Amino acid sequence: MDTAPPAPPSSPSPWLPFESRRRARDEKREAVLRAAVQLFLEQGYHRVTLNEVADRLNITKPALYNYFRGKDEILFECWSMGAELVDGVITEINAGGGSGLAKLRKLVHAYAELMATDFGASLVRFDLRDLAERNAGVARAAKRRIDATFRRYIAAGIADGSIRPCDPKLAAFAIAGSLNWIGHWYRREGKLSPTAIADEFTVRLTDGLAAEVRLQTTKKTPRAPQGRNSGRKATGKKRTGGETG
Amino acid sequence: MDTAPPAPPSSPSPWLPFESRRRARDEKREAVLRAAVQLFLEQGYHRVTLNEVADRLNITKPALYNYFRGKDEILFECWSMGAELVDGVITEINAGGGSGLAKLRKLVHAYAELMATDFGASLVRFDLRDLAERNAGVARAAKRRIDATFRRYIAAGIADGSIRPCDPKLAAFAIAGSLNWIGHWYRREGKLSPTAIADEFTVRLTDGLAAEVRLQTTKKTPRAPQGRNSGRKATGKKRTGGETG
Amino acid sequence: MDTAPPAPPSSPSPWLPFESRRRARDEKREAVLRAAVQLFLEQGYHRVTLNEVADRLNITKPALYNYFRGKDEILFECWSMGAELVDGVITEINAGGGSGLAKLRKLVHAYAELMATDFGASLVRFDLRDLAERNAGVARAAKRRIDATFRRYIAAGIADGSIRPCDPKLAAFAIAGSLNWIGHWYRREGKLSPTAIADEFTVRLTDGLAAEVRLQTTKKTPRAPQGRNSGRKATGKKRTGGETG
Amino acid sequence: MDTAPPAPPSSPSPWLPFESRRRARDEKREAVLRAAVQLFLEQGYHRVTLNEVADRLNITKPALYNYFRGKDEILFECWSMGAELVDGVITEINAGGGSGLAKLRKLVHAYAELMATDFGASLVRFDLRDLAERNAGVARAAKRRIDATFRRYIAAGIADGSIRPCDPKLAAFAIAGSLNWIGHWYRREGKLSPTAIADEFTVRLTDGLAAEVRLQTTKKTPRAPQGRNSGRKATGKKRTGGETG
DNA sequence: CATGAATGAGGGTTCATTCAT
DNA sequence: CATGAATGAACCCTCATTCAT
Repeated sequence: MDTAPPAPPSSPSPWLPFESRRRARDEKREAVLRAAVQLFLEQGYHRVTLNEVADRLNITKPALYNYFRGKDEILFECWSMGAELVDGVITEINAGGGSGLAKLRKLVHAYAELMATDFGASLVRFDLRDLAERNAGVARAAKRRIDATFRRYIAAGIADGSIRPCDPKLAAFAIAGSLNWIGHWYRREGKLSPTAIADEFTVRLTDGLAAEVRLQTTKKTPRAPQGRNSGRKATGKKRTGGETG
Repeated sequence: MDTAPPAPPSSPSPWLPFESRRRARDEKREAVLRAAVQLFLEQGYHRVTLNEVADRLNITKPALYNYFRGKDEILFECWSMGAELVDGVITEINAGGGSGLAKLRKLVHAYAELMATDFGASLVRFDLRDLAERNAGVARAAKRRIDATFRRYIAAGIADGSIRPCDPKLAAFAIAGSLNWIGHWYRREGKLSPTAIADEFTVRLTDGLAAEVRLQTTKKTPRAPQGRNSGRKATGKKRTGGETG
Repeated sequence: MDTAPPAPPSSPSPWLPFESRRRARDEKREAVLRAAVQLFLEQGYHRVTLNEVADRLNITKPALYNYFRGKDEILFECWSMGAELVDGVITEINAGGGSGLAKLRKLVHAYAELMATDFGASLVRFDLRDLAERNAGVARAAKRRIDATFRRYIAAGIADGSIRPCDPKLAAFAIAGSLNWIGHWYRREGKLSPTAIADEFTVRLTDGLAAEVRLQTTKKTPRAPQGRNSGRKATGKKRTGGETG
Repeated sequence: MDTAPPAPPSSPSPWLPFESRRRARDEKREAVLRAAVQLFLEQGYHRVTLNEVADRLNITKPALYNYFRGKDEILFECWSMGAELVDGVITEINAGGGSGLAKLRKLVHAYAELMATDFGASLVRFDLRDLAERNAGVARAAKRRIDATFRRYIAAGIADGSIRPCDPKLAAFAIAGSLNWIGHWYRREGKLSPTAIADEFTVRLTDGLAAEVRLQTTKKTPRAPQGRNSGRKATGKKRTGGETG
């Protein structure tokens, strides 16, 4: 990832300026993306002007063109940041072991947490039709990969007996729908922490699929079938910021 | 679709011209909405120009202003059509009887089917920030009502024992998320019929909540007590047109 | 040309509004072109803003888009007006008779006069690279046709003996060069009338090619070989507004 | 192309570094001009960005400002290079002897050849309105000088009897027009060599003016007195790359 | 009522130029 | 000197909306 070898601290290598320039550049690029993704989520892509993005960074509009080719490329890069996060998660899960169900649960948990971040929410709240055709294609491909991963874990779970037989496609749709929706209703100011949401959704979305044991009944209350999902705090009436639809 | 039945020619009531005028007007209004909602869904609100809407109706742009105050009002009326459909469903369910779980299942089924219609999808694919503040308020209130209904049915089910104890809010989020997402991935040209989707989602989304019996019949539970949809199975590889995210 | 048959004066035909609308539209279109071509010639295409064009017509910039698709289309239409003038001239000459030399002289004369008009000068002073590729192709083709006509007349003259043998291509280049240059140096405020220029250039550019008689010695001074091109006024030192280069 | 010959290593004159510095600087300046004039001719001044100029030289945009005050000054210097070439030609001709006609022929020949060079074409293909007013004035004056030279030679020819009486101004326009147009249609890749063009144009443009003998040798005048270019004939169908207009 | 025409507001983009390093 | 970054000024174009006919 980082190309430059660590400069010997004692030598004022002429490379350093380059490196630092490049780092500064990358940092600024990311700062633009952070500002942009926030505004895009807050107001919606079409209502955000590049002037607003620039203003928030205390620069001027054309300065943005030093880092991006245009507004839609900024949108794409925001989206990509989210996609990379998901890809990282998937790579890690694939590297680990476990049953299909176990992998699915890991994915659900991590994905739910991601949906509570700006770049994660980008994945589901940005309209791909706003992208240049070329980038839209890349994005569609990435979406397909993620979707395929959900289905693959489910299919693997069915194969290894950890998941009860079902249609992997529709099951993936149902699970991913719930998860994606988090990106629409989650508010940072709400009372539910991303982790709490992720914990709860992991149980709720995968329990119906599990072949044997239900997570919902935790070990602590092994025979309290109606025992309100003990341990996992009921959040009651606390505002989380959104509605279902 | 069905045009007004020809007025009985024997009653030259002076009211009729009025009536027929108004009806003609309403029909045109609806025609505008049908054209608009399609375009809005196809291309996204901001990419659709009023000229396109007018062209599809073989009228001219300013003519639209005879029926609507502006573009955002058209968007709102499209949205409202969807909201009315949901309200109708809810009213009907409320009028009927049944346990909390039964009501929830009815709602899920009907809502899923609605998500496969243009006006239904409007509910979840249009951005409320595109509305005038006044209309946005109305829409937000409607969304809250729908969300509250989901929660109420769940809470009622918990109270009457048909649903296992859980957090109604998060459960509603999970269910509504899956349902809303249908509005994003469903394609009319796909292989899955709206009813099939609704059936499957009714099972999948409520089964985990059911206190006693599971609708989902698998080989492990050969005796599906209520028999409904029993045996429903994987739909295989048929394209439905979308991905999870 | 005019499509509408003359309306019977006694009948207020419902067609008239249409016709008059269309006429008004065409008139405005042409007014735009006249204003634009002047500005383009005065200041150069890239220095002229659509606001200036609009201002000169007492309308606003976007109003121009009712008549043209964009700035470059206005440029193209100006150019086309000139091309049509030339085409008309050529058509007329072709319809008439005469030797190759006679036709060439007619063309030179008419072309020279055209170069003194705004639309005529457009032909040689606008940069085809400013056009959309599609229009540029059309323009290039038209240029080729005009060039071919020059060469054809010369070749015909050689064939019929009215023009002395020479390379039609280079001869055409030489003649057309002189003529085109008029479009660069001619100033309306100058002392030379377009007709005077055309007369003079007709003699000067074709006399060297003529096989037999030299026009330069007019009938009035049949044997005054060195007689200063009598009859055709020497313009002396009068300012014409430009230089050679 | 040819870089400065290495300074004789034996003379460590303190001036040399200076000299070589200055020479290096001048060479770079010229390199910029060569790159710029090509781009300006290829694409047109307004479509060329300084970045493109810099890229072609493998330097960066601001570096150009070490050599020129701005884009329009680069344009002016390109133009000036061409003007200096013409001035050189004129100076040389003036230094030599000969009749007015002889001088005119020399000028036509040299000017035609110049039109086939980049800097020569600059003279007629760049728009003086793109220059700063100060430079535009200089350029206009230079153009006037060149024009005046054409007229002076013609007038001298009339006076010394080598040229038949005519209006020097219009004759100059006609000749210069043909010559200038070369700068518009000449293509290096074409079949006609600059010298061939110059030869042909020298004959064609001055023959009509000559008092006595015609350079142009046709079958009718088998005895070409001065023999120069005699027999030169039609170049056939070879592409030269341009049209007349 | 419907239309053609016109408008005002605004956004994205480009680019020559400058400045600190 | 050369560079990367930043800027200011413009310009084209789009489109919802209005108005006279």
